[in-house]
Amino acid sequence: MPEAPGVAAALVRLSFLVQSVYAEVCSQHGLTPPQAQLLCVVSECPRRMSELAPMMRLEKSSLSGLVDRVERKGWVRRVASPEDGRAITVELTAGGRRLADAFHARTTERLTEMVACMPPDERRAFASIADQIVSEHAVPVVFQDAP
Amino acid sequence: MPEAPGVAAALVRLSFLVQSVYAEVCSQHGLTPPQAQLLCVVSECPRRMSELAPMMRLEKSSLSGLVDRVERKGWVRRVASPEDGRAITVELTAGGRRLADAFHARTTERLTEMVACMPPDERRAFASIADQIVSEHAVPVVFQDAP
DNA sequence: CTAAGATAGTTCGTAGTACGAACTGTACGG
DNA sequence: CCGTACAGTTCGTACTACGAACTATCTTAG
Repeated sequence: MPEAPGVAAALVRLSFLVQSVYAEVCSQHGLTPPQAQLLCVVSECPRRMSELAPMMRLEKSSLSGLVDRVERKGWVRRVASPEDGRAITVELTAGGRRLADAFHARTTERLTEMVACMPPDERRAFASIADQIVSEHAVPVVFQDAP
Repeated sequence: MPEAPGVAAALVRLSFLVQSVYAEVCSQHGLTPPQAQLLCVVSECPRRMSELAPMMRLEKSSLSGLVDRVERKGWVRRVASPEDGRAITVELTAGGRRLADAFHARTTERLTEMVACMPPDERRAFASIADQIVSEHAVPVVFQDAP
């Protein structure tokens, strides 16, 4: 029996805290969390529906609707793939780019503030452990580091 | 400028990872995440609607519907408050208790596995920092430590 | 070259989530 | 005892998510 009581609860509570900050920044930008996630993913580079679905852990039918709504708001565009007549790539519009950047910056700012009370070395240690956990579990890159 | 690039992204990605495990355990128990959260909260003790709403960061109308659906499945019960004729407390049924315990145990197990690769002292350090962040930000207790 | 099967996306029906506004009923203070 | 504050519910709307059924394109075997 590994005596790690509390690790699980700490992870759950921390993740609820982070999600609540994320959701708050979303709503301040007129986004819902799945919409923001989509913008962040295609912000890195345009993607096909068939790539996006597993990255966002959605079925293709769910993704279709999400892209519909985000496209209707004018933040992304569906572009036919030249290589494959069946495929479509989703890319940011200029407005989508601005919104994605603003959202990303503000979220980063809010979360950085949140851990500002920690001593810098502890903060770095914490970030590196978190990164390690994440990278050992094949999490799709859903929120990039600032370049 | 505090040079903590990466902390924010690490937090976001970690929280998406934890949420995906949480959601997976939910669906294995026939629950949705908000339903599981409700069970975990009232698992500690029965609560009024007016207490639950802020704990779960929901408007009262949203909570009403959530409790409806969970009650329809037979996992919680609405009980009139003897002290206040307007108020209602939400409590687990026997089946709800079993489900909440099973869900909690399995989630704890899955998340503990997830960090099992870390050396024990690092794991403890990580948990204590996470706890510290959480407790500095007034997060409602949405997932208890094992008793 | 073409028929069969695989792949990419969409549409549709259903259920759950979340909100605000409007509503009912109880409690309480003046 | 009346007015107001409070506790919950209901209703209409929008978003999220799924699976099944569908269209259209690509690929491959014969």
